[in-house]
Amino acid sequence: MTRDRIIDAVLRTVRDEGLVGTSVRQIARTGGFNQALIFYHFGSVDELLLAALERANERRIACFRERLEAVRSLPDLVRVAVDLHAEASADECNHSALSAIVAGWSTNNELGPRVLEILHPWDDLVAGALRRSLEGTPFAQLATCDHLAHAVSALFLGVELLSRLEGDGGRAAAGLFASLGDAAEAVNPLLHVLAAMAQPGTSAPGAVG
Amino acid sequence: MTRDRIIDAVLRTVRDEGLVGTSVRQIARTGGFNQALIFYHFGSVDELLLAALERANERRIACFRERLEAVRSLPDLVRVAVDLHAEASADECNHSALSAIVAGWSTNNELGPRVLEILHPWDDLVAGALRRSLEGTPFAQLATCDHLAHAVSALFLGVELLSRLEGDGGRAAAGLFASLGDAAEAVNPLLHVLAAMAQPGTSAPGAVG
DNA sequence: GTCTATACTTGGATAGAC
DNA sequence: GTCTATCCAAGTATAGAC
Repeated sequence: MTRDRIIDAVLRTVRDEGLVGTSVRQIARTGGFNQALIFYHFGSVDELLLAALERANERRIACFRERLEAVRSLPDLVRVAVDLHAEASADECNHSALSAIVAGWSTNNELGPRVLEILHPWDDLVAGALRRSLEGTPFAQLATCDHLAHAVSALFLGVELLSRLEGDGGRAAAGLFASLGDAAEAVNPLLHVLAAMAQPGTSAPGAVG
Repeated sequence: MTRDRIIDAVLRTVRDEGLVGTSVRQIARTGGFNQALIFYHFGSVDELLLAALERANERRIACFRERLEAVRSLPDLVRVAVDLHAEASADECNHSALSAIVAGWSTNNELGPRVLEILHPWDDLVAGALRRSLEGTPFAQLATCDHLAHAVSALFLGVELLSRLEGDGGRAAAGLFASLGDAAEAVNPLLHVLAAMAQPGTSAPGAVG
């Protein structure tokens, strides 16, 4: 099926040229096929980009679902973030292109809602991971967790974009994640103090994930 | 001077149309002047966008320097973030356009380093605010603070971009900041526990910013 | 400094042969 | 499904009159 070839070409093009610089002609050049195929299979560039976004999102979910579902603490979550960033820097495309598309389309036109809808399953995974990390603390309420998960997603997006500017393949972000990991390690035991304060008598020693 | 009119037109165009959608023709249409002026005054689109980015950054520094320099704790910092986001949603352009330019150019071409250089003074302000917020804790080392400041900048960028997708003028981010504020309020006193552990005898009651 | 006119390139999209 | 050829709009950029 050619749809796959085209989508791969889009993702590689976006990663290498940025969203500005991703045109039908350029995509076709990258993939070594004819422009007209894009319109035959997808109808328009916007639809193609949405399809590519969806594909990239599915791939990162396939790749990280298990790891995210295993998260039980903030340090766990940071470790997943490190992996994610490593893949974004090293892999064939996906996450890097995904960030660029989301960012480049961040104009509140008709496409915005569709983009958010596509990203939604991923956000749910992150929210779940966060909820388990904050179990028992005052932040474990659904609304709060969703807000904080949104913040985590935003952080991932921003880190990815800024690290692309640095052009060193994401090495500059390594220090960031290290510090973030330290912070998570330090805050984590304190969260359980909060949990104990919130639900006195519930927290027993040894229950610390 | 016309340079100002042009730069204003760029910022408005980027805010309204996104970076994809910002062309010489569109900018001229927005500002009600002739295309040729852009090349007379700036030479090329890239140079114009860089100039606009620099201008937007100067403006947000002028607007937020005092507030950032007054930050002494994490809750303080979140309050500034709320203000910043409010201005981004409501104002004539600046911060919104700034985010879009940074994000849209996040392809590691020749422009990346220049963009980072332009943003640098702002990052310094954020790093200073964070350093004062973490004074005495194990995170107060220079390197760690810079990393975390980078994370804070990334978070701001991501929030701004995602809230643009929502197209509700940034109201959806309000909940996010509320939760972030709660988290900061809760973590803040605990930080001083850490500070006390790190430097026993140094922390006296009442020294909690 | 500003406008008109224009050159040239690239982008999106379609028709029609194969 | 894929390719060729083509249309038209939009993009960047320049020359030259005013």
